[in-house]
Amino acid sequence: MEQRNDPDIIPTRGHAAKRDSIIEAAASVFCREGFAGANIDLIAAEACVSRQTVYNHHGCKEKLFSVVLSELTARCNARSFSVLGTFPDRPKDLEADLVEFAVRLNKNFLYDRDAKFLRKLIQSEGERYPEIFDQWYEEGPGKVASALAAHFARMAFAGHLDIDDPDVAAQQFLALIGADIKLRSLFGQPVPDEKLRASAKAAVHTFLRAYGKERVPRGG
Amino acid sequence: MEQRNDPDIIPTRGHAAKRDSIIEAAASVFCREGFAGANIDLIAAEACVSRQTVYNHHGCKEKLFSVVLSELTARCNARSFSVLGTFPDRPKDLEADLVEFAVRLNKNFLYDRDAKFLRKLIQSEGERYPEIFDQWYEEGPGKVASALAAHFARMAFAGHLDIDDPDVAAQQFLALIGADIKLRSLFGQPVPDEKLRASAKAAVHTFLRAYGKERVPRGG
Amino acid sequence: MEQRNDPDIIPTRGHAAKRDSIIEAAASVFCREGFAGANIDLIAAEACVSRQTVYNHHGCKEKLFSVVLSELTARCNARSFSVLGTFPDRPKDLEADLVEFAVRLNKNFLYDRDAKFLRKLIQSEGERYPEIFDQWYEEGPGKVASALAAHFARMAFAGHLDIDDPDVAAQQFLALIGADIKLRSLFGQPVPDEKLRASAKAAVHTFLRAYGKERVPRGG
Amino acid sequence: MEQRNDPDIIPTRGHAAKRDSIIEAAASVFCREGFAGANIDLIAAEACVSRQTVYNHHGCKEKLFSVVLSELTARCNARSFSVLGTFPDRPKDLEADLVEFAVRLNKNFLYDRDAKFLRKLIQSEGERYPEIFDQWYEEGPGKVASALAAHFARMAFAGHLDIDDPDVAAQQFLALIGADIKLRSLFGQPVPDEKLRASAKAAVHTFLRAYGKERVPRGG
DNA sequence: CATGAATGAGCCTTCATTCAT
DNA sequence: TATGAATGAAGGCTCATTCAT
Repeated sequence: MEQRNDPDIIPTRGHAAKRDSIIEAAASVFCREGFAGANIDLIAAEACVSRQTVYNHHGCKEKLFSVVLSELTARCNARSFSVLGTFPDRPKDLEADLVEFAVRLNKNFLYDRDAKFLRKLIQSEGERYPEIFDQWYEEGPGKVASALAAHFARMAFAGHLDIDDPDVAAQQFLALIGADIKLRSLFGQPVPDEKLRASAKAAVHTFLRAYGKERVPRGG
Repeated sequence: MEQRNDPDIIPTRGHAAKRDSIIEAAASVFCREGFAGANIDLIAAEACVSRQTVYNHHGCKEKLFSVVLSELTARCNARSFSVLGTFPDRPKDLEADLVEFAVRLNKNFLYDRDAKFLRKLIQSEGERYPEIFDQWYEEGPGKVASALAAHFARMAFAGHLDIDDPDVAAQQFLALIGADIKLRSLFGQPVPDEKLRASAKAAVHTFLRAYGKERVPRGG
Repeated sequence: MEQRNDPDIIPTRGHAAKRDSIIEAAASVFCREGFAGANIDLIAAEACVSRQTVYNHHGCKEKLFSVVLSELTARCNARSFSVLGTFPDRPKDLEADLVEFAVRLNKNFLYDRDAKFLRKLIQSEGERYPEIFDQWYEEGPGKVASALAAHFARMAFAGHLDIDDPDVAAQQFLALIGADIKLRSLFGQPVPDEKLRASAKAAVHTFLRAYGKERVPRGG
Repeated sequence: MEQRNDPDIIPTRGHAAKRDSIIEAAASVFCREGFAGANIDLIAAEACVSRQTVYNHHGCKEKLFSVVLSELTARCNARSFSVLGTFPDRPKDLEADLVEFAVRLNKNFLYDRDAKFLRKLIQSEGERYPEIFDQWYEEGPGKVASALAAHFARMAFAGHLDIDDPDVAAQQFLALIGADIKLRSLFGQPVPDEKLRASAKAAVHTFLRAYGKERVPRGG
């Protein structure tokens, strides 16, 4: 009805757009309502397409759900690794640079809507889809941790840090920068920027008191 | 346990027992399936009572759900605080005592079925019941953190630790001992005892490197 | 439990009392909610007895319903006929006496709670219980009409009225005194006393204009 | 009325047709079973549509019920007033013309299935929906009575009748022509044509004996 | 692809009725 | 008799899914 002359291209473009808007809408609805509570009609309405179109694209509710998971996972991992790429391997001011890095990680964690959706979905439906959880963990948090460990190992080797077990250090770094903010973010309370930065500062400070070459003085 | 001679009490006991078994079953089912996915008939069956009895006791699904939340919250808080009471205020061997304390906290976190249910419920339905989330946070994790901060403050005052901000220290302590294990426990993978202890050791070690009066030597 | 010494009498008295209060309550509930909408538990509660007692007394909902109908029918008919007995067979002032009689009939019609219940029940469930309707009509309105016709016939014979067909006259008399008030009473709006008397006056006046020996002057 | 050539309208027609058949079926079922006893599935079946379609059109049982009431009210009032329009304002033979008019009114009253449904619904559920009753009364019986009073007033003014209070006369006219037949029609017994005409004759005769300019001789 | 409808299943809730205590 | 529970059957409503237009 809308396209009259190039059925090969225009519909494809509309097709992809609809596909995306369906996934977007589905992510939002699944996230808000859970798998059982989600309603295909609502997803269709939120995606501004007809119910039929949802079915044409994704076949059934379960398939739609896994597509949503895959899509979100892919996007989130991409973003996480792009943040990881900014690790200060050759720091000018170690503490300051680590704080900035921590802030970037936290922002990515807190502000990425997809990531939030994904965590909620994994948490609420994880037991129903164990494979998905495994995949998510291994390709997401798992890889992030070990990539971070690699960075720390290199810094230890370069003499910037005093680290025994880089894997443990990486885990603890991630834990410290998330202390106090992850929990409340899980629920949806917005974490203000200053709090986020303060948290990062405190975390890096403690981290460096524990792993720095020499003791950072109190009060950072 | 099974009195047979006081008919005036038996019905009450049966009543209370049913009430409890319903709540238990409901917790389990809500937790597995989420609110929308939970099925009253299934809850009844799992509680070994009739559907009617569920309704007689709790009126409707929503009420049942909130009773479950309250009940679990109460139980979990009680347990958390009983663990908190074992904080080593006058440590013989500071590191060893803190490790034991951390192990107790982690065990309570990981092994308490109620706590697990509660976390899942809060996560999956938190947005639908904001008040419940607030109550849970304030009376649970919130209080735990500040009670722990009080203990740390006292230790700092007594000269055992070098702490600036006890609240931050408490948050970080909790974050460190949970690093690496909370995530996978959320999904349900059992965390073996040794891993749990190792995790606690690493956490306390790092904590003391950062907050101890003098630097703990590497390799603890 | 309550009676200890005369199980033969006290319980019987209680028995009959309960029976009555059940019927009363059932009438009220059936009337308010209709047969399908009525709830045995509600009836029991309104009768201040246990559900079991209702069943002990009446067996099942349908039986209870017919008992209620019979009981109400009996009571109402008794009252109707006692009013009919006051027909002014030997009137001093024909018009005034007929007005008083009409007022008595209307009061009985409007103020008798049982009669009201009964009409509503018959109307709402009449099709489900045709026999009951027939019985009610024949023993109630039917008999009233023909008894009234007999009175009118006697008056015509005695020269007080000019009547062709006493049955028709009786029907019309009843119709006239009910004009304007029956409809609104069906719904429950209270009809004030003055209106009721005014209605009776107008009805009798018209009736006598039509059936009196000589024409009553306008404006009565 | 029945277009066959505009496919853009056909769905609408199907839609409206379904809507109507649902209302028809619902009227019938509500009337037979009362609100509580009515079963949406039965309504759907009787309307030859699916249960879903009922819900799509009307949302819920209560809404459906009130749509039915409105619809029936509208139709019945229309018919009543079209009958009222046939009042013999300039009668050739007053008695005969009034009898014909009374017959038309009675037929409308007795034979209009919608009117019957409506009366039963109002009676059985009136207390649950007082507004609906009021609306029905004011727009239906109330208006009919006062419109009829207007006609009588005009006839009195024109010297055809000897009437004091046209409102009372109208009420009484309606009561007289309904004497004897309304009650049994409420239950569903068919009133044969001859009885209906006889009733009208007797009513008009009595009415004219009471309100005619000069006394009609006995025996009509 | 959108729309409206149909189908069938499922769930929440209520209820009549029966049992055991 | 009162109480609490159990059973089984509905009935209202929603939903995933499929068809026809």
